[in-house]
Amino acid sequence: MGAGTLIRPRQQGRVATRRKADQLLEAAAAIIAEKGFEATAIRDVGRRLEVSLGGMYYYFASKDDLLFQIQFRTFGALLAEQEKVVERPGNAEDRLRGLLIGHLAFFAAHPNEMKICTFELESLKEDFYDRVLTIRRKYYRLMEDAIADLTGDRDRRAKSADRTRHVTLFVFGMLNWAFMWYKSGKDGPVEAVAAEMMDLLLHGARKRRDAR
Amino acid sequence: MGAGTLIRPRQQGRVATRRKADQLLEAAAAIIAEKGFEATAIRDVGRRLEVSLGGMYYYFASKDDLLFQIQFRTFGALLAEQEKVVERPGNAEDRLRGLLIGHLAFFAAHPNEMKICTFELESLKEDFYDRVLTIRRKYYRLMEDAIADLTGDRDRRAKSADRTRHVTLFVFGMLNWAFMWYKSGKDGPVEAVAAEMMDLLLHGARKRRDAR
DNA sequence: ATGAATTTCGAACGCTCGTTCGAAATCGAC
DNA sequence: GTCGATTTCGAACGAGCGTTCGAAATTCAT
Repeated sequence: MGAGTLIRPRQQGRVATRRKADQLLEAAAAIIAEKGFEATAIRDVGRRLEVSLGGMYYYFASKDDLLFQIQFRTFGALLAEQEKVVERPGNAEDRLRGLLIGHLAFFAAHPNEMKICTFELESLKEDFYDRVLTIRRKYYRLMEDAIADLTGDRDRRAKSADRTRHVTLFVFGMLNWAFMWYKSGKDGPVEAVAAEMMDLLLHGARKRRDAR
Repeated sequence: MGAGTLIRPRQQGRVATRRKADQLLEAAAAIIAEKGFEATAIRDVGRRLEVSLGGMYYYFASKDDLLFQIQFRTFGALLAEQEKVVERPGNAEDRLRGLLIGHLAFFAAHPNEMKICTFELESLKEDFYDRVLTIRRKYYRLMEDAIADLTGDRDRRAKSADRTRHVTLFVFGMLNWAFMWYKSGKDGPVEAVAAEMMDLLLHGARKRRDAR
């Protein structure tokens, strides 16, 4: 009501239009990742793909909507990929290793979008914030379950639940901090980094006698 | 030159003035931590302590200067405290444990300022950015040395240097991610969290047989 | 080719922001 | 109490922002 026949052209509309919206979303992610959400002007996003300021409002309902689309789609895609990972056959160690690799690989493939998910979560307005948080919580549980299987604290009661929670948050810390330093040239493939992380979780950080 | 007799009243000036500047810095940190640097208006910072907008510019040269002061002083204080920690007698394990506790304790004591150091580092202009980065690098080395002593890779050459670097970055990830979840009521004292972190670094995350 | 739906544009509005500046008020030493 | 230095204020400026809107241009099925 009030907005007339305004529709969200992201879901319906011509294929070419949806494609252009995707391009705009990608360009926006690059600029927001570099300068921050508040410091980013919709004008500048449009300019990068030669879309006028007014034209931007055909693709996005508002600046907040733009930020929401980036975070919702990005985290949704990450969750979907990782849900496939945990369904693969293997033991607890294999599952967790797969999640670590999957997270870092997604990170390396979409650095701008993931940086935004980390930095600009709290820039989302109430409604948008809640919808993104729902996905994030699902993803958290995915990781926590895999870690609980590894540590042997699968039952969610008693003291072990707090321990598992903290270990999970430690793991997320390691993973999400990667955007501060990870460069594929300098640090090798994500599989190698994930292996080091897994090694830490299995045996600690001290140098061990056995070479395997 | 050009600004006449304008001086930075933070270093010199009356004691009461320095105190007020400190209060303003603290109030600014609270607002910036909540809404982000770009979204924070100098007007609002002044309003919280009943200082007019024009008055704010007696205490700070610019909005960028305000952000710099917060980060420079905060990280400088953290570095100073931690340098005292590593000078205490004890073995490698004791030193690293002390650093973990020290970092988390400082974090718990100055959550707003530390959140800003994490989120708004890249909001600093070139000159300010470099000065803050210098401190951060010193602090990084402090942590890396302690970790290298623990893992036994003290020599800075060969393959082990990369491994130590990654472990150090993992530790910083765990530590700096804490602002996303740590609540002293829910998660216990920082010493307990640091102990769990230390346990992970020493033995990994799997449940062990020996209870100590 | 025609007409309806989709897409694009450009100008304008209202608002908020950082910064400047000169005068007024306050303070501290003598 | 006087005087100079320090501190505070209020108004104003100019720039940039998100958003709106109606008209023009384009596209596509028929």
